[in-house]
Amino acid sequence: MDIGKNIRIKDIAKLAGVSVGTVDRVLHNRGRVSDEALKKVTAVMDQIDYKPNLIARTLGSNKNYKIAALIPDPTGDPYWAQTNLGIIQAQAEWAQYGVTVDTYTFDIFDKDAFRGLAMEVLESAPDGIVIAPIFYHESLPAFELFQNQSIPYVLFNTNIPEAQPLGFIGQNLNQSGRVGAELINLGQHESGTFAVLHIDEDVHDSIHLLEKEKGFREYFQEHRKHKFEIVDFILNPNEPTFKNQLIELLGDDTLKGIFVSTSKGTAVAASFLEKYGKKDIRLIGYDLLEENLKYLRSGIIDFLINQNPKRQALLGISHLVNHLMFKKSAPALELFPLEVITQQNVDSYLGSGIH
Amino acid sequence: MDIGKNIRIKDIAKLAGVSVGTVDRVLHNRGRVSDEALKKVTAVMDQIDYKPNLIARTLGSNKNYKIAALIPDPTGDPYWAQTNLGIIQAQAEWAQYGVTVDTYTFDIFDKDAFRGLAMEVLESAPDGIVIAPIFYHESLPAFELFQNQSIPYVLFNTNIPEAQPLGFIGQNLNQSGRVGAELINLGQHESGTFAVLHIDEDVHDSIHLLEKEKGFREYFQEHRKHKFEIVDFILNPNEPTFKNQLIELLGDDTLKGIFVSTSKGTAVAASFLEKYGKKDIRLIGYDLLEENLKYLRSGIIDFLINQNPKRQALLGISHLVNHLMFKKSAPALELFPLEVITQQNVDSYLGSGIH
DNA sequence: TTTTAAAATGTGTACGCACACACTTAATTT
DNA sequence: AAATTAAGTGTGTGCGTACACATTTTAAAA
Repeated sequence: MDIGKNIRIKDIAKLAGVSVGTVDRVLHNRGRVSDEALKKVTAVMDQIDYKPNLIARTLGSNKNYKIAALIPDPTGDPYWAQTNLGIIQAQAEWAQYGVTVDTYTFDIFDKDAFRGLAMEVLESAPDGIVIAPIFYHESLPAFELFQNQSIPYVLFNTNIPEAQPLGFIGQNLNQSGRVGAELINLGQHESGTFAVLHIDEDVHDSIHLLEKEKGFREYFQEHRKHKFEIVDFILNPNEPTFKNQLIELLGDDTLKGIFVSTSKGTAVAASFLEKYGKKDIRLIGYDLLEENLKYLRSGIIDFLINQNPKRQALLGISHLVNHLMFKKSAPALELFPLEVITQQNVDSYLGSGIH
Repeated sequence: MDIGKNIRIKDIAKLAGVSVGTVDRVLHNRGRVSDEALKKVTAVMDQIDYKPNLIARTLGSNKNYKIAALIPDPTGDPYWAQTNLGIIQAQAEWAQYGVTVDTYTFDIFDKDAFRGLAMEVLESAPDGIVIAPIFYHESLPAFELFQNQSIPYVLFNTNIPEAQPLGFIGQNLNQSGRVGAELINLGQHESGTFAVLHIDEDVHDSIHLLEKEKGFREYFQEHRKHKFEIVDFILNPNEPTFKNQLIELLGDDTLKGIFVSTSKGTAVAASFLEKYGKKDIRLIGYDLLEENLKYLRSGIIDFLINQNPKRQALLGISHLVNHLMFKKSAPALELFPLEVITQQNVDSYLGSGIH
């Protein structure tokens, strides 16, 4: 290692016997360079390990980047509100580097409006896009548009591998279901029933949720010590039948545990368990929403798996900025750890700024 | 919010009717400034929200910072080896910003040598120090020396509040013990015995370890559903009696679970459980060491609490750099989340780069 | 009042890179 | 051979800050 001074473009120029301008042209292959000069510069480049000073680079190319964030409307939705917080934090963090983040929100019940919004985003000509593509079919044409304009885009929350994004930030849903199964199974010595509940106002992302159930079931296939029956329900809390369906489920005396695949649904299930005094039924759900924290602390919810929506958004934007500003490539797939939250460790998560 | 250009020192100078030099002197209170000029500048400062461009600042003051890292010898010790990895990563990350990190290691059995090492560090005149102060008494005079030289120092792993460091990075040990208790207690419906094992080649940090036990016991005092007896042992694996003590413990048929307070001890306890076929005894320990992972995957270890030594070191150095280079102040107390690792979520932790 | 020192303030350069522009040299065209 | 165009190359400036140094103003001493 060369102790001391870092190598600068100036140094390369001197070593190669050309001017800094020529080195610059070679490094960024812009403009025209003679074969001779190219050879001389590349020869030097091969021998030394040039690491451009990113600090100086960003200062030199005094560019302002505009990033568009597409997320479901966070109003009245605690999950997407957390996502929104991540965007706001990213905004604050990168503002001084000339990065602006414009948030575009869409109604999760209005697929058609999504299309229009994608167009609107495109018209604003952003340098990069972060998007939570909860509509599978409607997202694909949007990605095509982005690609045609060669605007880099990062996905988070929901992965769509066909989308060929710059990167995806989220979790392994199958494995997430397995963690749920593991936690529900722990210390259960008698046979009984486990319920998987997909409680959602919308059934769009049921594919997304069913992946969790798949992992959940796979775990029990691989670890069948006792006989467990697994039942599953896709429930819409706005349907009139919803309440009765849940009450009927709770009436089953063999019910040992409930795994809820959605964050908002977790609190709903918890409220029923509380109301009907079924505190012994193990409840596992998702995310550190205000409501969920309440039930976790009172012991109704036993475990929460943290999807960290805030950090997903934050990191999505960071990936984009690193790509645009620093030309740094981030991993194409950033899978967050499946954080297990309990009554005793929840405060350590809430207290730590980063997590 | 002022959309568009950020406010520069130049702008402040113009608004205040003085030169940039004067503004600079006011901002960093260096040199002499007339009361009149001071008033004019502060008046402007009060009205606008000046955020210095950190990029330009670091470029302008082209300083090279030298950081010293003091840790126990990582050779043959997987826990401190992880710490060392964090230091190496920090080194790589900050190298291009002119930061060098020199690592000083000490023998955990040789307290006297520690003193000499502290002097050696001081002689190298570093700009900042990160230190894992596992020797309580021997560390205090070292801190005094650092303070006299006004070299900022950051503690990690072990907190010594009296040390008045720039910051501490680690975990809440009491709460950590509580998490252990919670996990060991989960789904235990019969009364029995829980054992707390402090397995360490050295008993220096027993105070440190006993804090975990304190939290562990407190949990059961607050949640006494069943009658549990809690026994505890401070064991040195190098002592000839060690093996028999453990075997005797495992002979107790009422033993429901074991909580090991050290990372290396976790694997040791696991090896005994495996050897004597006591797979049903719940085992909870610390950290993602290679050995521990093996036993976690085979089901001997049920839970690991991740202390994240690598990240502790990494963040310690980052705090220091932010303080020195960017004049950014970090929280005085950065408590990491108490991450619960299971068979099913362990890969999601290992895979993710940050954690 | 002039001289000298001290206090206060302004100016200029460097940091490393990006990029615009001016310049030189070579290749064509008239 | 001169004029035009293109290819290749070098120089210079800006980004926002830090800091050294030059300059002006003010106060104290001669």
